[in-house]
Amino acid sequence: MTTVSKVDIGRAARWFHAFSDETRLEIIDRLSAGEQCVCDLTDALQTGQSRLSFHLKTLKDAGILQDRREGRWIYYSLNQETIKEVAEFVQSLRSRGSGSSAASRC
Amino acid sequence: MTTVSKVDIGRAARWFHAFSDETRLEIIDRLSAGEQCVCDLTDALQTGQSRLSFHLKTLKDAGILQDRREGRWIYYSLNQETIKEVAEFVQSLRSRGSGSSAASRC
DNA sequence: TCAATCAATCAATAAATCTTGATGGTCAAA
DNA sequence: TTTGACCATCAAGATTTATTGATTGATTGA
Repeated sequence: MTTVSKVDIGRAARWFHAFSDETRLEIIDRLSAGEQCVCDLTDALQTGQSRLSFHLKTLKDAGILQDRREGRWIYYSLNQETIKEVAEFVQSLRSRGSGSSAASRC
Repeated sequence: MTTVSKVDIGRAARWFHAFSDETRLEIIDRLSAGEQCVCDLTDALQTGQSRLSFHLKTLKDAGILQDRREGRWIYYSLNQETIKEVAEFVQSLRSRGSGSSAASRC
């Protein structure tokens, strides 16, 4: 069985789309040190609030982030379960026949 | 030091953008079993030649694939060096402070 | 050389994504 | 209950990305 067929391909594409933007990678980087509220991230990334909210939603919809409310604030953090799946997906592409392949049919 | 600052953020974004499309994930999946020529992939993916060529270029430009010519055919394969870097990048996001974080400033 | 095959590139269009500013909703302190 | 803080959502426009069909370049065999 191939790597991709084990994981829903559309789901994987959404993971990677979530990772494909520099602003979102910065968010992920910040959150890899622990959860933060939106206002912290707004300060840290020096960006507009609606723009940040857009990227947080993108990450959350892809399952990369989770959030929780605490009073007035909403805290975001990495969803380690998904990060684990992404890591396993990429890892599974390694150390397979990188040499010659099946016979060409052309 | 954070994960992202160790890797050029724009480079990482390009990796993940390359991974963010279903057609490209299918290509990657095929190539994870070994190199193939474009015509094999065209057959396998049931797609137009220029469309496939576009996606192969996207993957190659991101460093995910490499190619070599052999006579009339061009063979593509995964660039294991890059795959390794991607795997390490994602892996480095795991098992870090996913609990409480720095004090909020809001 | 000529013709055919394989594959990249180009141009035009279509579609998806991102940014910005405005608006709305929830919560807590006054 | 009013006000302000925090954040999501919406609408409009700008930018990027993807698709399609046509063209071009390279290579091989006749």
